[in-house]
Amino acid sequence: MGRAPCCDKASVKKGPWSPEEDSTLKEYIHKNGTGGNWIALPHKAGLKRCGKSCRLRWLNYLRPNIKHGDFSDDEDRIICNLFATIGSRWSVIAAQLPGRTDNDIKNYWNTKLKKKFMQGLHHYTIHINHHGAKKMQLLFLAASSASASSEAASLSLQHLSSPHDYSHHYGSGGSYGSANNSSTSLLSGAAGGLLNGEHHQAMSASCLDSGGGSLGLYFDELCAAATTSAHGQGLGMESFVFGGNQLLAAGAGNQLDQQYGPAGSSCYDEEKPPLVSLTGGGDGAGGTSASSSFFYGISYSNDNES
DNA sequence: AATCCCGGCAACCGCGGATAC
DNA sequence: GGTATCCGCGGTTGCCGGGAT
Repeated sequence: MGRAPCCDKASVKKGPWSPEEDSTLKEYIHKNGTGGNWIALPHKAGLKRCGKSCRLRWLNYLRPNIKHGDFSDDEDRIICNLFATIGSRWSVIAAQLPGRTDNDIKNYWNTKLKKKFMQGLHHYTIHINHHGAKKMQLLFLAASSASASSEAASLSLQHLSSPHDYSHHYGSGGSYGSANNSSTSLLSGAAGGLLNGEHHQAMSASCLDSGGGSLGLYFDELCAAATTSAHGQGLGMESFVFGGNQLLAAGAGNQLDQQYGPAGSSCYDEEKPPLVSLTGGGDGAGGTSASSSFFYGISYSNDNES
């Protein structure tokens, strides 16, 4: 049979924690640790709380080195980067921000950062016919923090040498429709849909700092996503250039059958020429003090569905 | 001054994977 | 191997305080 019941839900206290409860929990964990069993902890500590509640309180508020208060610009950028790359994986994002909790980041995103992020959001589409069989729609979303939105809006797309029969159609603005209330699904879908091999696939790239910031940090994630996409759709490599920073957006043929390349290999090593590039326009980017962030997604659909 | 509205945040809920029995 | 529970996560709710009316 299974384990003993978690807790008697009728007798546990709910709602905000009192200072007394906080100190009791803190003191107990300080002396005894969590013991690896949150369910038993409140009883041992003399708290009329559910174990889950104790765990939450400890992790989000009481444990040492928790950072509360305003998020820095760097933290903002990291959150945007990761959100664009992996979606609402708050625990993963929190792991990159020492002292911040997933709950904190989630709340911060939902109440403040999302608005900031969406404020400079722009929409670009590209339809790419690949060997006449597939139509690829590229949703390019340029989001910027602070004042960089106008510069992002002026992004242009350039078609570089293409060995394939690709045709491109692109525009801006328009049918973003539900973005205001569905940014989460849109953005996380961009990362997750592709990885799941869904028919409508999407690809996301982490934000790129126009000032030449740390571009490589999350590219492994991106390459994994892109590689899966390429495997499913038989695409070649694509390359995108943002304000002088080149981003390899899809895996090469020899990487199509692996989600992550073997140790030592990376998609940066790809030698094939880029098929498509997106080039930052406007004032030339790099000189701005505001950090521009970009997000794009790619979705695919069969011609007979459109 | 009273009421309403809204934003921020702490806490709860429910789900899925992991694990113990 | 099957079942019950634990654990951690993400989504959602509800309370509270401050600003607007």
